[in-house]
Amino acid sequence: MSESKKRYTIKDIAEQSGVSLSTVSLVLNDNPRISQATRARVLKTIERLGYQPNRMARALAWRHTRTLAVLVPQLRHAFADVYFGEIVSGIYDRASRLGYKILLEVARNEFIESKEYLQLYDQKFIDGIMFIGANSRHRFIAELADGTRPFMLVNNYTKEFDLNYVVSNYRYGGWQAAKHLVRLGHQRIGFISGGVAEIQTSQDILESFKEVLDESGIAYDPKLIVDGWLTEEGGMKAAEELLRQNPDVTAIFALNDKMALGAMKKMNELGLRVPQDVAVVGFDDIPQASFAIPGLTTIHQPLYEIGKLACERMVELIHGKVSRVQEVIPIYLTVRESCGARLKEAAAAKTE
Amino acid sequence: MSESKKRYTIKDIAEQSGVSLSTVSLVLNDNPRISQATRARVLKTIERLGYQPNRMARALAWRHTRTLAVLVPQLRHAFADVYFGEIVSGIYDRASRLGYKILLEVARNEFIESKEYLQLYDQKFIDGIMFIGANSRHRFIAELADGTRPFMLVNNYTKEFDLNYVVSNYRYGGWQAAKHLVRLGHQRIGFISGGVAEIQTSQDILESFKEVLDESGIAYDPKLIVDGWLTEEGGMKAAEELLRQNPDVTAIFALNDKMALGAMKKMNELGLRVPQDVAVVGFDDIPQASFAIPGLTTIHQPLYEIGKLACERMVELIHGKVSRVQEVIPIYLTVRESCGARLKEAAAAKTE
DNA sequence: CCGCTTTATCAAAGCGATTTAACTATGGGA
DNA sequence: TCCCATAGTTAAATCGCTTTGATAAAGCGG
Repeated sequence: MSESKKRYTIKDIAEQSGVSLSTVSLVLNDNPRISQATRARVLKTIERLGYQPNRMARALAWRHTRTLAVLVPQLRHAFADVYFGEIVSGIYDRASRLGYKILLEVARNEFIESKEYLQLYDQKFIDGIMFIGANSRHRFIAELADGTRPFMLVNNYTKEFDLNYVVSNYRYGGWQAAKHLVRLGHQRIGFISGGVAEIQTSQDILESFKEVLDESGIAYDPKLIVDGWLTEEGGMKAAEELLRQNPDVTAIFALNDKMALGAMKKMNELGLRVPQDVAVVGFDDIPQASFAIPGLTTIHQPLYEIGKLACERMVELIHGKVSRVQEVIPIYLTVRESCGARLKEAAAAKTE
Repeated sequence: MSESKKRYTIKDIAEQSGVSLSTVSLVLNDNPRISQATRARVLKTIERLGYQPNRMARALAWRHTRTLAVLVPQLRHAFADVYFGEIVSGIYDRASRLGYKILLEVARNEFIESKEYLQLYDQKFIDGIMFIGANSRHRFIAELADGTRPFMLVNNYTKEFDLNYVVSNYRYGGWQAAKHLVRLGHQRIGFISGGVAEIQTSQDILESFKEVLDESGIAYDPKLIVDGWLTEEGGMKAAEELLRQNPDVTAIFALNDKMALGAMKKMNELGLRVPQDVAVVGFDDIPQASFAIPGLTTIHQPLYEIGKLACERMVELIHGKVSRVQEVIPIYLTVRESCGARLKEAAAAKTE
């Protein structure tokens, strides 16, 4: 065990440099009132002793911490989810570039009941919270709507409260996905929904689906909407029910990739071929989407980028450079094999 | 915008309760020297005013922060990986139970070069670091081996330095997987490796594989070992090469599930059936393993539990309750369909 | 009623920084 | 030569809480 080297304080630096304590502090904070000469001298002893300012002391004096909390809902194991993972990666990268640290938090009951979401601010532990995956059951966010405490919804929004957010254009995404199926000639399209009751963005996708039906003159049939609980297993069950009750279905639009993948698995079991018998389109473009057999046609969400952007805005919010952020990011369809569009193209090419 | 309520300090509480500042602090810290009566009185005004002690001020006085850093290597998008996700979930849950906060860090070049891993301690920003996914190229961990700063490897270890760790028994896991294939009668077993040069636990699996061959009297054939880079795509390529060069291979042991799944995908493409033509066994038991078709037989790693345990030990380390932690967790085979063991059982049952 | 414990409370000195008002040279203009 | 503005540095107050040694009050046996 090495001798535990003494930790230096600003006082040591002051003494060793032959200046006052405050001078050192001013150097540390790049204050222009310090001459280049003393500045250099102080910097040198800082370097020599390997001095590191105590972050807690600074935070205390500054009254902010340069730390952001990233809040995720309590799913089975929240952090294990690629969706969150991508966004968090984006947030992290931008945050560290800006000199911010990331604190992890999960919106468990305990977190909500003990009002941790306020405590974190009030204990001066963080400068802001970024909430990924909020839904309408998270009533507590109402308490963060007054703008007193920097708060933001990431890839999500709500019509109920006036909150800050950065979100994909789910409506446009949903519209593209549905339109893609309709263009390929599908008329009986099953829709695997999930979280529609509590997630605004889920609602948006469903609505855009209906919109496409409407503008295409296809009758909306509630029997074709089945809930898949946003999970793979749910997607399997939903597909089974959908196909059993409506054998005439030729395409399925799942509100997220997990369910789409589940549906594909079920069809495989049932001996149905994708896309020949049933076309499938998903939403999110998670890594497995491209890896599936056949590759899943889906709406690509630039989650990493969204995380970065949201973080950038959050810091601006904290610094008071902006007072509101409500940004909508465009997203686009990624065509793979699960809808047969490529097959058609190939066929078309052949007949030419 | 609501009126920004004044933040109370310990001084306000003292005045409002008619006691001294120190008394309030003693109450806050459950010091038995305070009588029940005053204690109750102080607690009441704390409650009434909704007072929250400033965490930075406490950290400054305490000289520790009750914050743990979780460090992950720089993969493409580190947090998007289920492997890390599960472990982080475990760490988070245990940490918050123990009153600790989790800070996220990525071992990027910048992080290493600027010696952030030391700064975090020296700036008194965290009490300890838990490193998930270290490998032998992370030379900097040598600087954390002196025990001066609480540090721990999670589900990983190294023979080079004397570090703290909590790790699965990879050798035993690998042994079981290989043994399973041999018991099912396989003699020509392909091994898809990955990270063997830099990851100790990868080496362990490979070695245990060789050990099984050895004790089973099967000749070790280097041609049957192919690198799959630990990724799905790599697994596909490895499987292709393996099967092309060695058509007599009847089973594949992949060092992780991602590669096993990739191999299965490739075999599907090649028209080979799993398990009838080639049996496959993986390692890790990621969610997709059970979801694959056929279900992947694999070694189950209780990642969430490992995270919890590691966190628990880390806190003990910080409190000086232990001075070294080097724990090895047993792990077991989970039999699904990819090796055909169930088929055999069923067949055996029929002939009875 | 007197010393002696025991118990409860408080004053004061930190923890390690920031920040502002005040002070000291220095140099230029009148 | 005197005055004043300017630049550079510092003293002192602050941030909000912990902790220890001192003090006061209360309890107790004789």
